[in-house]
Amino acid sequence: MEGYNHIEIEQKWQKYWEENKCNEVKEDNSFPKEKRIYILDMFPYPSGEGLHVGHPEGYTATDILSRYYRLNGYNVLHPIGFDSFGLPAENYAIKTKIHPSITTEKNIKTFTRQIKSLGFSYDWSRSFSTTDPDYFKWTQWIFLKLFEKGLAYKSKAPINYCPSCKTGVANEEVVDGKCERCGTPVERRLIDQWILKITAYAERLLKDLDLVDWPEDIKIMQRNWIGKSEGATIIFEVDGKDEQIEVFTTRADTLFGATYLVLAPEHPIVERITTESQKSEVERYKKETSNKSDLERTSLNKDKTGAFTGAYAIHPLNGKKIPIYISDYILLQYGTGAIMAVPAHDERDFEFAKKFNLPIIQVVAPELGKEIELKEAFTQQGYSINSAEFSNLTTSECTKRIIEKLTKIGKGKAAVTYKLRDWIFSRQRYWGEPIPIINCPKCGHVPLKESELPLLLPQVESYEPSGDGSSPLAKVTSWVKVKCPICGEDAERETNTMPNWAGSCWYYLRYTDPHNDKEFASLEKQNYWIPVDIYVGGKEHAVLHLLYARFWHKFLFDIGLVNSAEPFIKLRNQGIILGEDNQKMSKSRGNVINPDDIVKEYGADTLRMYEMFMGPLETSKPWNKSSIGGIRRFLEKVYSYFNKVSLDAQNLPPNVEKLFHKTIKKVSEDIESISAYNTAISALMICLNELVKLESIPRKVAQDYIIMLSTFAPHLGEEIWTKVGDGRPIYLPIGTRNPLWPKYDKDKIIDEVVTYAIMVNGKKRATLEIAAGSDKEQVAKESLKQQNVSKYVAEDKIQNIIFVQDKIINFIVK
RNA sequence: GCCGAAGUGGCGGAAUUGGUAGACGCAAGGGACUUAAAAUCCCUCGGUACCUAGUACCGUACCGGUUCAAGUCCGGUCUUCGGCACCA
Repeated sequence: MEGYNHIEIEQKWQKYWEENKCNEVKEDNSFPKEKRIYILDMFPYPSGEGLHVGHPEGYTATDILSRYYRLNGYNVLHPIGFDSFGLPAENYAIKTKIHPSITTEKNIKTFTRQIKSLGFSYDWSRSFSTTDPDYFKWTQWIFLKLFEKGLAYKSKAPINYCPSCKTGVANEEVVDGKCERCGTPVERRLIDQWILKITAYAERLLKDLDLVDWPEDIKIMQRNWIGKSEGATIIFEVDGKDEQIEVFTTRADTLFGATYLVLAPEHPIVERITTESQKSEVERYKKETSNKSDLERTSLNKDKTGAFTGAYAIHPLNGKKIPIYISDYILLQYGTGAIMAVPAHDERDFEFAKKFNLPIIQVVAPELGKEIELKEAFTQQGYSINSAEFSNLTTSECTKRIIEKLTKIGKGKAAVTYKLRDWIFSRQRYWGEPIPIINCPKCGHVPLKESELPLLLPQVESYEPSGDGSSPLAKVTSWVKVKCPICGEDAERETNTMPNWAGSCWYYLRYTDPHNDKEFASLEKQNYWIPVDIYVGGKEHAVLHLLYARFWHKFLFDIGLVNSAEPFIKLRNQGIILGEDNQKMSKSRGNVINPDDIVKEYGADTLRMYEMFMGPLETSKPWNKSSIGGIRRFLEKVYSYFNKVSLDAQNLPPNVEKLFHKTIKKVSEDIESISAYNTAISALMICLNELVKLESIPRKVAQDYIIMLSTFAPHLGEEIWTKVGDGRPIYLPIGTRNPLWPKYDKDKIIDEVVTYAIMVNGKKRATLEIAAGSDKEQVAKESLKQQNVSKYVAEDKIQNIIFVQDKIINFIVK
């Protein structure tokens, strides 16, 4: 056994594990509930570039965890698959005319080979892709359930339209007013869209965040995204018309300061109330706004813009007439698309009032009864003034009373609104799940029968979306033209497809029962595994994917098809691996590291271990070529040491034995933390550095060490195990081996001798080795014997001695 | 602008959450082995100063505070990264 030949070793063990189905898992009821664990990675999009070194970071972390739990006697579900609908394949198809399914299949093959080359213990028998008809049949089926329950509806909504992609993009996919994919500023357009009513779940999506163990910053991001605000809706009659305007406000207490109303320019009532003389001005402004992208609407905002409709509203409490304006700082999608403007107490309203010379009435004072001069809006809480019988109340009391009054007279009520918007679910794209609906002129939207699923994509000539915003599918008349299943008349298939978030909304459920052709997953199998215990992936999915998946899960829960309120109990984020130049890896920067090269040159075990050694899982850290060499040297040292060491010793020397037990404790705890893998490896290194000084160690010690190492470096672990082990490989099918993970002995990690830091006035002057548990007097006495201590401490000048058992003694002297 | 996270040697990072700052690894320098190189092994390695076996002072972005004791807690400032953005 000479030299560490990683290529030979890694191929040998990967083959063994695969042939012996070591990673396949069954729903074995001999495992009690608490001994079952579901550990999941966010599945990859199989891009044409192949695996990135960022992928194995999270995958290695979950693989270590999975192996750790198996070695501790758990039944572990650890699956992988592919999120394979998506734009790159479609864009590539547009360019080359090659069908996306061909490139996707090729990419999946590459990804599979690369992932397998890293020795991850995935149960490949459960693998699938979101583009598999057997899978997306059920994605379509869940959509039909949403439709059936009224949570999927079609509406002409103001949507973002990307003139470059020639397709609609959801608000959630617009970054800085630009298309997330191509960077083109988006425009607003009205298109018929399928929309999912995620807002119906807003409150539960918010509240149930308390049930999960997720990083606090991710929870905060989701909370902000949902953006609950409590307030009131108030009804204003339009003067001289039979029309009402409902506004939403969080500050009902400022009602007497409302000096005008502002509507979103797109608000449907605008047309009905605008006076003849103001028509052209309003039309001009509406046009100006509609041509603005969100970017312009939100960033070119030094000056408030708007137009007067000519109409007036009646203040519900004092009966005064106040003018009605439109302005683009009011968004139709938020609240009621209309506000009462209180310039004295809202910054935006203040600016607008200044610009349009509108009255400003102060109705909140910082101190009881004391009006102040307003140089800017006073937005804090205080005491009401100038508010008729509601004056001289605290903001919260005033809010309460005004809402009560409005409720009584039928002009308003307490209300809650959310920033969260409904999810625009249709895409004018080819490479997505077809929406299984037939549009009949007579019968409306008619769902396909379950027996007609999956609805497959038709072959097309060209993948380009048509410029009018409709899907490439619209051109395939033979596919589009169908008879209505209800009335038998001519009808058309829906030609929009689903967004690629759809497939990732429920894939974790499918892994529990991936080959089921009767249900999307049986309740029995789900109950065995769901919810996911540990979910690891990047922070970029903080809001979109994680919120959508929670939404679908809650929906399926409500209709009795899953049994947990939340899909993912514990979430952990992995950081980004940066290039050697400390910049994000990208083709254009030329700083991309290809995992294949590292596997070839150093081996999968080295790559896995290096990525774990770089730092805590969640931080971003730069790649460093020469640091990999250090890990490789460590593994070589392990290899050569265990090949030559004698296993005849009865015991370890006491100090090494203590270190060994401490190592077991440290490695176990660090793995369970799903973060500190770097210090676990460091502990293994420290331990090895002591072991190599010994020519002979007990066989059990060698075994325990190799078991721990094997979670990080499974191939090398198995290889050395053939020498030090019990004649059978470490990783065999679950249930066929007793738990091998070592236990440490609590009594053996206690230090008999401890080192004190001796301080004088808080400055360390010396150290002292002394028996653990020595009392204050003893330690003080021994400390003062040291020259460098007595030098600073005259015994009669000691004012105080701070003593921390087994750690520190601090003499406070004059 | 708002929200969130983070700033520790030449580099990645460690520090039992208020108790010896710099574990472990990389890089660098010196030495051993060798005809030589690679590999391996040993030593040094935050800064400054000196009487250089040692000791003192400084040092965790910056300024201040609390404490016997601060990388860790508090207040302020700066910088970087991520997210959001006229949200009523």
